[in-house]
Amino acid sequence: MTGNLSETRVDATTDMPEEPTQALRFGRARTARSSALQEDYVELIADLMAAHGEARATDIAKRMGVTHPTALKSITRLKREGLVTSRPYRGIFLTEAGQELAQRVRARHRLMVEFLLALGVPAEAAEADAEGMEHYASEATLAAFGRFLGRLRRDI
Amino acid sequence: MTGNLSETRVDATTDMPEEPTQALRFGRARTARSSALQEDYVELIADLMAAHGEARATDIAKRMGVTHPTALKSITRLKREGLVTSRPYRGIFLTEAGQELAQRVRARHRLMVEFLLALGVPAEAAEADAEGMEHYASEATLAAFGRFLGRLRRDI
DNA sequence: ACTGAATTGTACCCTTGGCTACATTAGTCT
DNA sequence: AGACTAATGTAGCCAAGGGTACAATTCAGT
Repeated sequence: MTGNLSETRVDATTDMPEEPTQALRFGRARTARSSALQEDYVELIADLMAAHGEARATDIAKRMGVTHPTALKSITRLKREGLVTSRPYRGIFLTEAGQELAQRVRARHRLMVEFLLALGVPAEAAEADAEGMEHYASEATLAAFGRFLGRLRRDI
Repeated sequence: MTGNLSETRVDATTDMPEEPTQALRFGRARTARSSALQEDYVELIADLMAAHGEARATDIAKRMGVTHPTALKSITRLKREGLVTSRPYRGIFLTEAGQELAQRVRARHRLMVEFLLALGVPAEAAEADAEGMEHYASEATLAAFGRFLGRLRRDI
């Protein structure tokens, strides 16, 4: 109709073209999305290990709300990524890398939940939302959440 | 090793089994993840319409940071879901439902960004994080964000 | 030691969302 | 009008993450 305007359009406030930066943002979101599931698995495995001393495939599947073959496939991927080890018909174990990841993910999760609770979000919603949002919060955002909680505690 | 403890384990604070509720949370997160992309497309199409008067497949692809066949496939899915219409070699248009969704998504996005900025998150991080997190924030959380912004404005 | 149930593993299918390669149509310019 | 370019569409490939159905192994209880 009007021809290609996209090459010449600029952002009103910055005088910079908007496409590349937005494409980068979406790209990062895609990357985060693809690691989100792995982070959830690793966190869950760490939880099960802490609670039961072991992480079994069926329990993982139950907790994830997924059939066991699906869980097994995801675990296979975790093995390939070096986050987890397992021998046939034996439990699942986190590698060094897996434990480090689990620790970071759990800290992030706790911070996220605490932050939402502090804002007045009901507990169940806070847990549910954190489960999704935590994977997309950058260090900058997590730091801001931390500062907020710090201020709250200081000002009582 | 120690037999099946999963059926009997309970949450320390509530005395309720933890599996079902956690499975539900993960299920909801999965659902949100699957609609996230559609929401991004619809929002982007609305933006392009507002800026250029039309939404073309190539521009959508560029902005999403994706090749055009990928964008076309997603658009096909949007058509199937009744959010969008298009005729061969013509532009993409939002249906009623698509416009409504776009409006909700944009409002949510703006709220999210504004909230993060108010917390002191740098602009680029706020935009990037909002792109991911917005899809997982429940009404309760969005309401809490709104209250926070309201308090800020009132207390100057 | 055996049997039956539970757990784990495997095979195969589906959809989504990426990609490349190629075909077709529309738009523009001489 | 014709030719070139850009945009759109189509075909086919891949990996991830969901599922069912069935096979194999382990575990528990007699």
